[in-house]
Amino acid sequence: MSSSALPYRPHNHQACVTQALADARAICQQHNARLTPTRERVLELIWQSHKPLGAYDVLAVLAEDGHNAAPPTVYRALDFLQQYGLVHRIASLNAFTGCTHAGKSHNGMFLICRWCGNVLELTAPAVSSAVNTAAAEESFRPEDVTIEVSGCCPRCAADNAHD
Amino acid sequence: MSSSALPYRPHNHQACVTQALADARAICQQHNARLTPTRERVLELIWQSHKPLGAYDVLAVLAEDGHNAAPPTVYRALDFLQQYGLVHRIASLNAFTGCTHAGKSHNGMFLICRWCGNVLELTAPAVSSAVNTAAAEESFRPEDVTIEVSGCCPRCAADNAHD
DNA sequence: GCAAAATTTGCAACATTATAACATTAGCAA
DNA sequence: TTGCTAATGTTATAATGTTGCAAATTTTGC
Repeated sequence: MSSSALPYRPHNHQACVTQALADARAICQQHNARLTPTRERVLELIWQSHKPLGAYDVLAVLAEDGHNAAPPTVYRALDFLQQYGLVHRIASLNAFTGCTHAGKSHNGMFLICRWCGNVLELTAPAVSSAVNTAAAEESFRPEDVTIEVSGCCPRCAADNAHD
Repeated sequence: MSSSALPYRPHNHQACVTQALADARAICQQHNARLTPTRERVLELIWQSHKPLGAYDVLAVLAEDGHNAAPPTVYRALDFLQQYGLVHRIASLNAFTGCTHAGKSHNGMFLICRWCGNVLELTAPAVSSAVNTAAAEESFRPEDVTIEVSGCCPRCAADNAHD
């Protein structure tokens, strides 16, 4: 499942990855959590991909690395990374993406392009507060909020205009 | 995966099921869609359960019925029911629940109790419009919006208070 | 330092969820 | 009838995720 589509905006993506890894190391240190080589490598792989990566995609790359890993290795690493807010699981895709707001309190909302597969994570306070209000009206206490919007991104809308 | 927890409010649930089936027949007729026995039975099973039902749960009950069904039978029925807005798939649970707003345009939002497993579907216009605004700011055209809130329902909050 | 305890990883098997591909049957219209 | 389309049956397999236990590694208490 490798791909070629560009991310939303052209940029030096390796810099993103490097920064994300540096942030991750800092966050883990703050929490006395161990960002072991496997965990760090999984995080790196997820960040290197512009699209959410499935657990078995990660597994395949680890295999190319020469790392003879089994599914639990990947799922455990992903659980760890999720726990510290370093990656998010996109439920509607069964896939994982790097958290672009790691460290900050993040009420993520994901815009998922049906065409190119790119995902944009937003922090949308207005959405969060509307969700909380709606939940409160039912006396429901939210613990985890999943907001995933599937649709068409601007780039693909432009590309498809002349269909 | 049978269970015993009550729904949010006590009520004659069989009446809900009957009504849902009647609505479904009407909706399908309007669309010249065929609510075949299998499809109707799947819808009924989903409505009878107070909690979202997995495809294989449905399959198991069909087997009890004496219907020698295979997974594609169930998935096809579920696809059909989703297509006409009669059931929703809860991505975070890999399960299906009856749509309580079938027929109307529905921007569903789901409150999923971690403790009892019950799900409440809400129509929350404020949430929808906040989501649409946030998407518009990114020039993103939403096609399908998934909002699933996992947390603690009022009943379970009361039950757990004395832990 | 060093042994005990806790965390992390390796590994094998297995469980669950979902789809592909193709044959067959049922409903319906000319 | 005949021919078309939609729906279902059937088999196999793909894709995703988990359990349980043993081995290795890291941390902790002394």
